[in-house]
Amino acid sequence: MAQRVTMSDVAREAGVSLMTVSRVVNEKGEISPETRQRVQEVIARLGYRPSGIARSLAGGQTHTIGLVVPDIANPYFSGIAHGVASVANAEGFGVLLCDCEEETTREISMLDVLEEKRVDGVIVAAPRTPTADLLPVLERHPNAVIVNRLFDETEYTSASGYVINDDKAGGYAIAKHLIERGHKHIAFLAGPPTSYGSMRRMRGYQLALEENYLDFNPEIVRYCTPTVEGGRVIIGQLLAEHPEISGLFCFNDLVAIGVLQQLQQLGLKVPDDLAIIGYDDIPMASWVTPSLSTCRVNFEEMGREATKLLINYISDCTEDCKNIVMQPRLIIRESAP
Amino acid sequence: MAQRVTMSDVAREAGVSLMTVSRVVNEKGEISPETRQRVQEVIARLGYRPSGIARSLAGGQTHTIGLVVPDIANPYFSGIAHGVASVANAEGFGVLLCDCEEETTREISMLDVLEEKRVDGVIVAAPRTPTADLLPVLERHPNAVIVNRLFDETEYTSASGYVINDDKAGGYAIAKHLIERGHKHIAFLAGPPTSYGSMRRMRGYQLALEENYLDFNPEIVRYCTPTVEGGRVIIGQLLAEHPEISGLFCFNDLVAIGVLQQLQQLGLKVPDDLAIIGYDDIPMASWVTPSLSTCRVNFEEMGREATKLLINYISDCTEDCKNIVMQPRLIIRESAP
DNA sequence: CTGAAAGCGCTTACAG
DNA sequence: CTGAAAGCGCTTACAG
Repeated sequence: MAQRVTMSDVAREAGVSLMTVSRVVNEKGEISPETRQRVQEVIARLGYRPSGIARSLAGGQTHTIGLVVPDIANPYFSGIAHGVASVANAEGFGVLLCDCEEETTREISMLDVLEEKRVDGVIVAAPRTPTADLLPVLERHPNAVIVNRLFDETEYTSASGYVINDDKAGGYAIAKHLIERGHKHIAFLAGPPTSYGSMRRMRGYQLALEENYLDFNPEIVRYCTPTVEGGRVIIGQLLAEHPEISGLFCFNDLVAIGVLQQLQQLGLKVPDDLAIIGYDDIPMASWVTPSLSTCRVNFEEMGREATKLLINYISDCTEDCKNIVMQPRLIIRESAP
Repeated sequence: MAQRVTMSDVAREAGVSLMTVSRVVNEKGEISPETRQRVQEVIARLGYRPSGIARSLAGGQTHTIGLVVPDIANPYFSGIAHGVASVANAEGFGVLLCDCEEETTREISMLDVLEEKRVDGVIVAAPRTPTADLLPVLERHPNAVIVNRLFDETEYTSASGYVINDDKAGGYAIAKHLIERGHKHIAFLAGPPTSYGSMRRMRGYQLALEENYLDFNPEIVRYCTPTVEGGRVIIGQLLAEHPEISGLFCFNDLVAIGVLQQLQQLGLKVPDDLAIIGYDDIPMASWVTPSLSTCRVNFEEMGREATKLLINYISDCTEDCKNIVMQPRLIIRESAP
């Protein structure tokens, strides 16, 4: 690669000052049409591309945002990343991807890296770092949006907001649907005990039970690994111990699919012997047999909303910076009609 | 956020020159232990973080690479991204994510954006832009690695390499396995006609047929949408027209899963009526019933290898810059034992 | 072991 | 409508 063409080269070649070239490049300020055209020709002839680095240093903005995810190979987070990239790109921002590879401690170090890169703001997806450790680091960033984790309102700094899925509403809708179909004993495979989402889904589940005068039985709420395997290994014993269970709410679709597989082995019928509802609505949910009822979470849209909000913060909230609570949607299929 | 602390602030506060602070920060050059300690204390006290932007401008390196993918929400590319981020992070590089959202024309514009950001190199995954348009833009970058697309060797510029999956070997292994199991009429659902991977898989398939004195019958090779739906809609008619088919090679696992579903509807048994092999080994391949034989492609490793190669180029190939051809592995499960 | 100078390639703020 | 000056926050190359 030959030596890069700089703005000075263009200025010299066009017989104008740096300022004039700058005005042409940035399309701002008044310029005589002839001058503009002459400069543009030189830019094209020399193949000049402005240096974003120099621009950032002089201008104080990098037009780049940071995205921190637990694992980009996880479809939830790649969905979010897709939404983030889409909006960021449309608004002229780059996205620095930080993949923590499921190591919580990296959330902090990634935010440090992003600080050195001087990003204009960060989006942090489902962070697991304790609040007391996370907030100080977050505050070093000029702007921040958190996805799918709720702190106390009071803990938020001025330049940070959140986008969150209303998991409580999701849990509520699922339990209510099963209750309306006549189920009295509805079990909950709750996923990992540390999951904030799980805790909120549980609250919705409990609320629906309460409202319908059904007892909450902690015996039929079980934590499990949030995978196909996790659902497969846990369901047999649960049903053996509690044969009265006729409805099942699973932490996510993978768990539900594991349950479906295991029930097939056990010779049990879905939904007749057990009605099952998952969570997320991953593509596979509609491919399995019977197809899976579930609660749709639109990850891509969460990413889009988070990015809109962040860019709004970066632009000093010209459009009013409102946190977003996204409503999940119950999708009824064969496993719990 | 308060005003940022700069190197000058540290220098003044510690009573030393900029150079001395720079030496401490970069841990290079000789420094007296006392000076170093004093500077480090001031850095900690003031909470100084060097500006990557200023560093990049002065140093001529951004320590950032660009990653261009057709769609980050696609598991293949999020797998690659995972591998890329892992190695890049370990080597002290940031990753600028460029998601083309399945629009081929954006490949070029993303590379332009990355050029303005002055990344040290780019990784382009499975680009679909015609060679004649892509190479000139690629050459504007100091370093580049292409994943899963092969140009003529002669077309490569000095500072660019590739990582590719040996799809011909994959197609060959699949067809050979079916032939060894006694199948004489092996159909190929080839995916999109524009796919380079498909073309290479077809060559392997043809080679295996040839070597075993079986005729290649273009009638039983069909292009299809590379999705579950694509497999579902195409298989019925193919079997109706060619009842002699007993073995099937699918472009990817999704297509194979669509075929499995449709055959269940049609009351046909797998593998007895039709032996099926997919491609990629996505997680679902082992979850479906019957479980799917397939050809495993390690996307994450492709990402890792591509990044190692790119960083090697960036370091002027101190370790010998070799292109990588990755061997897929045949995974035998129930659908084609 | 330490520092003064120049420069990376732009933009901002001001002047004309 | 155009430009000269200063500065963004560092590093490189040189000097001592």
